[in-house]
Amino acid sequence: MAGKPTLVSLARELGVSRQTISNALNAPHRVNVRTLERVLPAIEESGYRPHVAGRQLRTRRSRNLAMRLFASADGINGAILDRFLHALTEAAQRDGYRLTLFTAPDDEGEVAAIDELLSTADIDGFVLTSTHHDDARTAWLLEHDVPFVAFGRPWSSEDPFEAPHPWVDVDGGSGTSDATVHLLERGHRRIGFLGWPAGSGVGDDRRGGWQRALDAAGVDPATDELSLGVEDSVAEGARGARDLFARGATALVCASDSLAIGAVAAWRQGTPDASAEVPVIGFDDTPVAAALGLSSVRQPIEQVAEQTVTLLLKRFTGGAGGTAAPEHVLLPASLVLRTPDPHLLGLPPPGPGHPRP
Amino acid sequence: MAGKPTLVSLARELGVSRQTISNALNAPHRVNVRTLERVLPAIEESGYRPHVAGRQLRTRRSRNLAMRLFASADGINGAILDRFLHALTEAAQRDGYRLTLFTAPDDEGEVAAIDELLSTADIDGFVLTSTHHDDARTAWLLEHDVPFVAFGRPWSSEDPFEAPHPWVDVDGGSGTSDATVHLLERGHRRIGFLGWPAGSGVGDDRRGGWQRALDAAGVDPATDELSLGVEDSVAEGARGARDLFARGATALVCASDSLAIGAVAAWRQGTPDASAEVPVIGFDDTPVAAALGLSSVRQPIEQVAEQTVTLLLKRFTGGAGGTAAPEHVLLPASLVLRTPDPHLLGLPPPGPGHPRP
DNA sequence: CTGAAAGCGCTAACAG
DNA sequence: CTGTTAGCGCTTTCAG
Repeated sequence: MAGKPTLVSLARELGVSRQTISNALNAPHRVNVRTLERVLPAIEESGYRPHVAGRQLRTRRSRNLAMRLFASADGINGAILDRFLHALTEAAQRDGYRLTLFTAPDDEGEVAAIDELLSTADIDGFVLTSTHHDDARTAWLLEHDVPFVAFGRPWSSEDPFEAPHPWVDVDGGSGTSDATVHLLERGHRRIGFLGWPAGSGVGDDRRGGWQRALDAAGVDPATDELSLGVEDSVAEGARGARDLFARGATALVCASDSLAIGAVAAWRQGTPDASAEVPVIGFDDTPVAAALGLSSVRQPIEQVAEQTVTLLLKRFTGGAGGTAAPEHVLLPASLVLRTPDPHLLGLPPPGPGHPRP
Repeated sequence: MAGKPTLVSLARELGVSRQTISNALNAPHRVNVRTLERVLPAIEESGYRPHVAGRQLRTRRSRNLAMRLFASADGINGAILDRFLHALTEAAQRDGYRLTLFTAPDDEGEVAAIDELLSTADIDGFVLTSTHHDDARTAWLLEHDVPFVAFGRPWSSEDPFEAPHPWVDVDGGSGTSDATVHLLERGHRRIGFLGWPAGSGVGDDRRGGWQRALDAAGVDPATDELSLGVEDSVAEGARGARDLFARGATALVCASDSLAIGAVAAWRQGTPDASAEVPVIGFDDTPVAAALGLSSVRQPIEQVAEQTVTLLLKRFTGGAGGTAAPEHVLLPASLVLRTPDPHLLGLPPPGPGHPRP
């Protein structure tokens, strides 16, 4: 019990070769069952744990995944990366992997960081987030045959399901479609979409769902008139929503909770009836939405994280050169309906009044 | 240029011993200046990067820090850990360290995880977050002589500045004190405090600041009457605030933005005048507060992260057995004043009205 | 100030 | 099925 047991010390103690111990742990099928039965409990009891550096030096694998941590942007929508990170850490840990974080100022910096991590730290695989059109990162990673899984489709691909690398994503379009259908069922016909400027894969996807739902219902989306792309902020959301309401929209589907919060404010401004249903649906189901009672489309982030790790591990075992076909997972979003407390985001009925200073 | 250069291959190429290269990188002062001038650029150019596993195996140090990632709680206040994580990763990276994440169900699990990381992965130091009364983690870490820095004071210590381990924290009490002084200057006299149940170090600290400011101004805090502890949620905040307003409070200092958002709603309920100043101040300056125009106390999280890394590195170099006195850093919080857009969190002037479906 | 030798803990390859 | 041998890349120790 003196100090950390190591392979040799343990082997000596048990009267077997160090190799047998290594095998018992890494390739049990190669060891005599009787030996195994004797050795495994002893290993357990001794508290022996293989040292990663030795293993890594030999195998060139670190049992480490890595991911770039983006600055949490506006933080409202950034909250989703928080959930992802936690779920990812947990999923990796379950499979005996650890998660290493790094930062980079831009995609180029990310590639440089990955390059360094690969050659110095034997990181086994990378998780890419915030994929976008013409993403230079995926090209580099593919070219260098680096195992990775993207959270986000390759937006520039003709057919993402034919993409040469594995990815996991959430079907945002189905989410906005569900949201639109819900508003249709509530009797709305002039339903607007408040999103971001065209060109972002994620944003266009979400707008597409809205449009499809209206088309399917035989309602003219009036795409040019009732859809607007603005910067992702509460203030811009309010401004844009006022615009859309002025054009006759009676309800709005939004590409983010930030926009939706602004939209609710704009709507309240024109509809001071506190008991009226709020015809605005956000996206991401951030904590803010929950706090304010805003309906929102929820991404199954925990599942995304699990699938990401699963695909990554599959890549490790499934042939060195990526011979196995890459897998692509598109998960459905779900609509979370809420009834806002009228006092939280809007106009309350005149009350007794509070004392003033 | 074939494959990754290694110490030997590089040394052969440059006609020096591998040792000279190692020295040039790790102990430049031990190498002849002329040799250095010749060798360093060549190293640079070759793209050689020392491999961590080899170094780690030899030195028993991994240049890795680790931190437990908590589930992001309610996510509103959890947003602050997001900022911390990013800043920490960046600070560590600047000093050549990487950050490894892990999860644990509770403090006991965290200790077990740390124990394993220490013996298998040579993690050089740990960051503890969410410290609380009678924190068993610090005791264990001290006992095992593990380098760590806590984000958060040891709340059970008589005098935290005499604590046997380094910590970095934010002076929340000074923040709530500033907030209270601000409200006093606006003419309020019956200023309430809406916080959490007594017993949490952080919460009690924030309440203390409020009380001190009122004492200093010669105003009776009416502690029992105008201070309330509730669960940290928007709904509970609204309920608690209604209670405090009913007891005659004209303004509120809150222990979190969640509570403050609820409080604003409650206040609007009794004061439908949109032009009235909102006499509620939150804590943490979360993205939600910014989005809604809520005044809030801001923690200098980026500085906390930097100091945390600094103290940790100091611990590595400053004598093995912790001979140097541990350092304690208390950073001031700052008050962020905002004028809320009345349409965002409250009652707008009756407008033209929007079309209905 | 520079070079040679040794070995950290582990597993892949091969011989018994 | 088991044991021996070798070596991953690095730094520390010790001799020149």
